[in-house]
Amino acid sequence: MLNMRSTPADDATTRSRIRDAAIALFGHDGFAATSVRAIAESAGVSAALVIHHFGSKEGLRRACDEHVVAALMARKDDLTRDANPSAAMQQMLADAEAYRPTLDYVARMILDGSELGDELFDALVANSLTMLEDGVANGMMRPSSDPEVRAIVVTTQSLSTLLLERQIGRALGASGLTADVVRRLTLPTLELYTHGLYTDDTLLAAAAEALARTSGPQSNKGPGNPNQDPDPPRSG
Amino acid sequence: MLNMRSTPADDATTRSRIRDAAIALFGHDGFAATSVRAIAESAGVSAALVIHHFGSKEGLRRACDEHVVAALMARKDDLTRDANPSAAMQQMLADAEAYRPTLDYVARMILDGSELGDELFDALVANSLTMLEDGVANGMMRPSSDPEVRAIVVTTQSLSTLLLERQIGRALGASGLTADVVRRLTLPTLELYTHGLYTDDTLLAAAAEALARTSGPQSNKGPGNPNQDPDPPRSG
DNA sequence: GTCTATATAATGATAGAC
DNA sequence: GTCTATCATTATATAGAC
Repeated sequence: MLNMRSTPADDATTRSRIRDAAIALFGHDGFAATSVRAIAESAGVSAALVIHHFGSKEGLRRACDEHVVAALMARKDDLTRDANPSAAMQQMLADAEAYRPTLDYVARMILDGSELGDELFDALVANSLTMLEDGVANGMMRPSSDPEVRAIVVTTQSLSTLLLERQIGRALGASGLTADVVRRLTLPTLELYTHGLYTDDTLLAAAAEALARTSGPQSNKGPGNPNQDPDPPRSG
Repeated sequence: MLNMRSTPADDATTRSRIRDAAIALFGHDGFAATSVRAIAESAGVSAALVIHHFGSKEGLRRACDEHVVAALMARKDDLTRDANPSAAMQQMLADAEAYRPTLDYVARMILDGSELGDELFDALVANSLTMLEDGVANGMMRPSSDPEVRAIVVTTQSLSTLLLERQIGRALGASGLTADVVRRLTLPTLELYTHGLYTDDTLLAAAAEALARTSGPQSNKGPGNPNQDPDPPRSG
């Protein structure tokens, strides 16, 4: 209680201004392509001050990693209140205008695969798995032959919108992931997640049989059993 | 005909050895994080020779871009012979062991958004669109309320496996995208593309209605019409 | 805390011998 | 074509004044 300024969420200080400038530049251009000088200039300070506050460029990166993860965790409850990934994704991306620097940095973290980036990905997968299990339990979602792997696939596909925001926006004639772009993505994405892409089970059955032939008898590790189909066509 | 060695697919030369080393290092570590010296060492030549052959580091990057795109186009027919994205993706990723450097480089190209990377992404989307249209025509695939955007979404989701190969492999306890990892991904992915994730149309209908309210009257550009649902539940 | 000045290393690129 | 030696620039990081 002696020093009120020592709270972790300390903002508006020079230190946090440098950190935020670094998050924006690292997220936009990548770690290696961003110089300490560029960060200093963007924050309106000298390069030496950047090093003074964070020890090294690598130390600055760690501080950025931790701050971004903490910011995400603070919003985590908001983001996962809905029981479906598209809505959560949409909510994230609808605010993209404001959260762009953070989201860009998150994308780089997960792609680069730093230790915290790996932990973040695992947390997202675990989060998806819980969400999917809840959905299955309350009848909103279909079961899967391999829930763990499905959680990975759903997480990966959700992240793809974030990772490829530049390309998606450009392909739709916009600059990045604007609100309009998110709106256009909504229906086709939900259609895919509601009715799928294929009209019948031909391909699925063929793949299941092929997999059963090659790896069926010698039983792989893990709970998944590809021999049966716990994901039958809808009864409606 | 005077010089037989001037063919574009000239291989095993020192120049191509440098180029291949650059593709591997750029793809693995990124352009900014890779030094000309590191490339030279990997190719077993001097740094000066790298510059001599390609003019500059940026010139080397252009040569890598062009070579990778050309290599992809040469394989394009093989990759798109099947009328479905999962099989094409699988075929690509099944050979990942051999094509890893190229695929890693492609991922960086698309993410970085160089001119050729943009063109490549557009080509993949156009390719997906044709594939989807064929699938709809022959009854294998369901129609969409917005075919163009669906092609973007499907392309994006297919690329996500490539972009996040490191995380996916790690999450499955493997090192990268091994054949075993691809095998485990197959069924859950096909299940998603066959039956979808949701058991009924509640969310889809709600989203369609919400979109119709906000942007329905003033009719956006493009052929998509979100007011009707051309993707009804299966008749079976 | 913040700066200027500087040390030190690495980078992309050039010159010129062979 | 390929090398060694070197230049000019930029990078991260330090020293020390204020």
